[in-house]
Amino acid sequence: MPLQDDLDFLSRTGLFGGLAPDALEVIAARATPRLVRARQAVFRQGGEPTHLHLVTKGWVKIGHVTGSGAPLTIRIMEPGDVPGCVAVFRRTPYPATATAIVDSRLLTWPTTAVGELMERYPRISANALEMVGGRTEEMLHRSREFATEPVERRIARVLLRLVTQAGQPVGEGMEVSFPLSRQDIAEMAGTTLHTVSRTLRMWERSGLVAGGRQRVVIRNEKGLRAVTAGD
Amino acid sequence: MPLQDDLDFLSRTGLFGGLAPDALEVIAARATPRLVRARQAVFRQGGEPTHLHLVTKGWVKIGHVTGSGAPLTIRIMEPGDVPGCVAVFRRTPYPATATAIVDSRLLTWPTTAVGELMERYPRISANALEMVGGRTEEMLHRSREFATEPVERRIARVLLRLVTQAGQPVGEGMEVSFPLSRQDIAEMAGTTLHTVSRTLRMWERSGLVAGGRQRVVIRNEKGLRAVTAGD
DNA sequence: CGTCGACTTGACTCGGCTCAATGCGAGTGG
DNA sequence: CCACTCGCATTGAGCCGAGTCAAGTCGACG
Repeated sequence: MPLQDDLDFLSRTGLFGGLAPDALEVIAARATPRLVRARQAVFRQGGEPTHLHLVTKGWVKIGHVTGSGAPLTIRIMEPGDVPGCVAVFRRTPYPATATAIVDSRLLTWPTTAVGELMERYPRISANALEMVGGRTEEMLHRSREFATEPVERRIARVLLRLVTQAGQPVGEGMEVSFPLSRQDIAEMAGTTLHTVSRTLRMWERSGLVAGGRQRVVIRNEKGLRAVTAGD
Repeated sequence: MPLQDDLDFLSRTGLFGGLAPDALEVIAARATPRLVRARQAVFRQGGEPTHLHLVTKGWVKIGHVTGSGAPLTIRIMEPGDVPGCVAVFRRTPYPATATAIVDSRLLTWPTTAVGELMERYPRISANALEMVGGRTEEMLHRSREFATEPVERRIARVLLRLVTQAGQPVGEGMEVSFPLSRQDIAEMAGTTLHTVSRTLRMWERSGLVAGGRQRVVIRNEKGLRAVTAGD
């Protein structure tokens, strides 16, 4: 018997939003909870999508590695997000690896069940299309950034995205609420940890950010936005 | 009364594949043909998606311009493709401008009709999800290329994509079958026409490609593939 | 025959990567 | 509680890929 809180949570996700309470109950009844420890994989690039995953607690990093080694972090998934959903809908191998950043909780549905639910509740299909479409536009903007913007601006964008998505107020600014190394930032911005370190130090001196070991605090969001726009 | 040829064409597209003949007739009956001259826009970035467009003949370039000016060509659409479909499904402004490369023919459906058709024939929804999902993965790979690969390799990829999509045999190689300037290639590879020119000349000397004014012939596809793999 | 747009090429510059050394904080085991 | 170790971070030196600037050349078309 699913709890009311769980149903409320589902109804606020992009995938199951707008569904009737009885539909949510059917959906919740078929879900299996799963706990993933920090730094453990939820699924791996190239693997077959046997289950749909919904993050309910924690943070999950989506990372892609190329044949030639260079890793790239595509995005961070937060509660309500559905990592790997495109692969599940299309029944193609996962294009990336999902790793829990901190101990995280997920709900999972077998791929077959997802197909059935989508047929039974067309609203899920519509939501899925909306969601995947959003993902497409996001990736389009990301490509454009990589293709045309200098490193500094890309780093600023990464920080702003992170703080918007996972910022919590602290002292005199907003802190990214999960451990985040220079290397992590580099993989999101498509650069090296050296360049990230140099850039962050520079910004630290000018009061834009503060930091520490696996910590980043944005002290002047407006200033960072100015960097994004091109000084 | 739609012609049988038209219905056959529709049934071979990604969006309307797998639909019953009577469904295709209904769909075809609601379409309006449209002719777009070379270098004219099909739709513009930022515009509201009033119609769904399906290319039936010709080639359509999807290009995105950023606030800071740098243009980026996302892809070339061929007959059967549905430029701007993501925007139409989500009813959000077009994220890019579509321009006919040569005189082209399209079929168009009002956005409202698309919604009705999708409700009436759920297979269209499923196809749309499949299609948009494919677009997402494509953009993901594109980002990765821009983020991690050197220019030379990106140019090679652009040429290989183009010749696979629109190559026709000619003399001793495959030629891209529409006019394609160095500038166009640069916008697809995220670089400048100077670098493209230099690179192509180098490859011309080593027999990989041949070219001319707005023409590119791939003479040694295997050699180009070696470039994409990293020499 | 002049003009214009596409292409080629050289010279120079510089952002950002590589290589290499060092600093620093947090666990861990004795 | 201290010494050791290990992973993260900082910083300098040097280099190179690729962009910018600046002339040209070539071919098409009016």
